[in-house]
Amino acid sequence: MNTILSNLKIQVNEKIYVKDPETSALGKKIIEQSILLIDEIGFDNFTFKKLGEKIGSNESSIYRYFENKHKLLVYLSSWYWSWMEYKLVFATTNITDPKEKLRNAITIVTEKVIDDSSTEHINEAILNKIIIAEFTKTLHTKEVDQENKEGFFLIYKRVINRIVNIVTEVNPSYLYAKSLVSTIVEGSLHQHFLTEHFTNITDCNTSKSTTQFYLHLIENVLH
Amino acid sequence: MNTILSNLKIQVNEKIYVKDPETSALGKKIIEQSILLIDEIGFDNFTFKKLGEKIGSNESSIYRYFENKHKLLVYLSSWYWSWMEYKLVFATTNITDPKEKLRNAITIVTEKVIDDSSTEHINEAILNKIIIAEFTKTLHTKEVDQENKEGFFLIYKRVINRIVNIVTEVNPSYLYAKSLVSTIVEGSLHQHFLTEHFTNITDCNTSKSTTQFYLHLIENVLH
DNA sequence: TCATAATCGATAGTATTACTATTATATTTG
DNA sequence: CAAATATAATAGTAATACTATCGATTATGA
Repeated sequence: MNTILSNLKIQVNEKIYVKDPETSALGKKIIEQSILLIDEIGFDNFTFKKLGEKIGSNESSIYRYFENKHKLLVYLSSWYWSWMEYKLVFATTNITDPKEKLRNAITIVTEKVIDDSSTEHINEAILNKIIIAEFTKTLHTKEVDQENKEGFFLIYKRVINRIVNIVTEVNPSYLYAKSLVSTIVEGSLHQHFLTEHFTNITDCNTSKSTTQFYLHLIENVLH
Repeated sequence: MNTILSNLKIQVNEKIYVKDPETSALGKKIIEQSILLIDEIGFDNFTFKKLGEKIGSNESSIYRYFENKHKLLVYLSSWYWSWMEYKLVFATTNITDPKEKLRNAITIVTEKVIDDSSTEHINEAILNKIIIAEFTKTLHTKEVDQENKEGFFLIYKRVINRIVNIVTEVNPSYLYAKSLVSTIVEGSLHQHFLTEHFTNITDCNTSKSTTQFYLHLIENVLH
């Protein structure tokens, strides 16, 4: 997996950035260090000025790559879901049994990311932590409809609909395939969050357990 | 229900506010109009200055009630979940059949709020819209553990655990009662959000349908 | 009823944020 | 080597998120 992914460039909608960060050393540094800084101080406290200080560069230089910090978070999220899509495709191709395919898909998407060295400048485990903590903020804005129209969330929606197709294979008569999958994808992030901060309202205490919960759930819902 | 609720004061943790907004006309105006303004322009664009202008009062006066806009949102959320708890208790007391009790509980908590005139200065339908759009922001901060310790989210957790108890009544051997309920409560807000902005990844198109999805889900998960 | 406490509105001020614009320098590329 | 491009540094603006002070009004209770 690693070797294959290292040859693949994760595709992100061009409208999200001003200049593609993958095309320069500074751009990659922005991505690499923004992930670390957002994890460290949280997205709300994160500013381009602080990031500039961290990477020994200037605030204004970062603005040449991203309009604002919201767009940077959208970029990181897109990258994450694009990466997730690759993992999903790998885990499900050439598997004939729909049930096994679905189990693999659910596992990929609900598991906590431990580590992955597929990309030089991106720490996927920490990016996963950011997605757990901050992803909803990319959606919950007043501009969501406009940004959705511009395709900012295309990959996220594609990931969900890929799994929806597998659900439909397993049980074509099930009426709520989309809601089920969107609930699982979003819900598993939430369960990871609860495991970290609200242990009193979750049964999941390791990453495996979140996956087990959803595997058990989907098994029962689809018979 | 209305008549009974109008005599009950919704209890909110004292640490959330500087001065209890229920104790003065200005305080109630702050609550009433902040709900309308947050719905109108979104929480991110909401400021105390704008609220002051809207209610013909001064920024500094609002700071005498709430330390900052985050605390105000936590207050509105607490109020919402407290109100939800009352509705929950009403819908489940004196019902002997655990399954029926559970169906009622799930319905209460997943239904879109149409309208409720139980409180003079709070429009519950609009507050429900705010919860759908902004509630996750109260949790996803760097201060969440501290605020959780101080009891800011107690009512929310209590609502979930009330439903957990009913789930356990229905099926004592089910291993993931807490995760199931927290997934449903959080997930139904998310489904309402998707219904509004991402119709492509949800099957729910009316409030009733979100409830039906979860009623169907819980039926199957618990046998 | 008078004193005093609490409340509120108005004003001013500070630090930070979220940018934009300009320019000089360094680097790349053709 | 020239031209284009990228970057760093600096300056500046408007808005945000507050804090502090002060006088005017209103409420309370002795």
